[in-house]
Amino acid sequence: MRVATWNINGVKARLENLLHWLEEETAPDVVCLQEIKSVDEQFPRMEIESLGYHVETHGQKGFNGVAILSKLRFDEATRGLPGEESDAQSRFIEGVFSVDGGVIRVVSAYMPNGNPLGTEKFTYKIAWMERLQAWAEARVALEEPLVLAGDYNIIPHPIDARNIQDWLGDALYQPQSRAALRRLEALGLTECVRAVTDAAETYTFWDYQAGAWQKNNGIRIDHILLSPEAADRFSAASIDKRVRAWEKPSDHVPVIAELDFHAPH
DNA sequence: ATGGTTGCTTTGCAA
Repeated sequence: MRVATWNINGVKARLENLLHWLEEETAPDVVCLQEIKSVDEQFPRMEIESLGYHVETHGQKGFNGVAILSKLRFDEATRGLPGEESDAQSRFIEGVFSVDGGVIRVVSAYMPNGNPLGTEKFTYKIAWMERLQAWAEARVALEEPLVLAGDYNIIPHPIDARNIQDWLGDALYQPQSRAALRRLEALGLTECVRAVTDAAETYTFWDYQAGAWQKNNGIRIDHILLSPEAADRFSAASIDKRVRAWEKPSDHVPVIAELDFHAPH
């Protein structure tokens, strides 16, 4: 099973791009999308279903919004991160799929950006990550395969930015933000890309502004974390930076993990 | 060099 996460930055603006990517021979079995910027009713469901994907969305008007596309049929789909009933932002959807030997859970999450510092946006970012931690603790306790994929809006280490000095005052690189990711990993979750390489310049985001792509001024903020039961079946990870050079690209590119799970017979 | 670009809710906001 190939699982990908991709912040699409507007699914309606990016539909041609997305369909072309899904039509490739290497297209993933499960695709976690973030920033669909669409209500569920306007999500281009039929175009994607016609390529053999099942579709579950958790959108909202104008911004945020997440979705999971899957060649496997959903056993369940759950919307929203528990722990704060008043939170109206659509940032979390969990799908459950039957595979050989049991089930696998896959989450598409769009973690808050948190900028600028010193505002309620940063407070919300940290509080959201604390809610995610509580959720993840309960899920890890199930001892099931779990894929926690998304735009974390966190730069883990200095090597994950071309110019880390540029990010010292940014919410994506604050000690509290980095600690939130470290605490998830401390539960026993494996971060796929760093599990297979310590190479630099493994970026997943290049700003539209100031020629960031042309200068390779990128950062690595999109991640796939695996529970131990999923990590046992993990064989490879990659970043598909080709799509950043396509016409009308998202500012993010897909991260992909290979897992040795198969549809039940 | 406090700029630059993109998508949506548009003449502002979020990223």
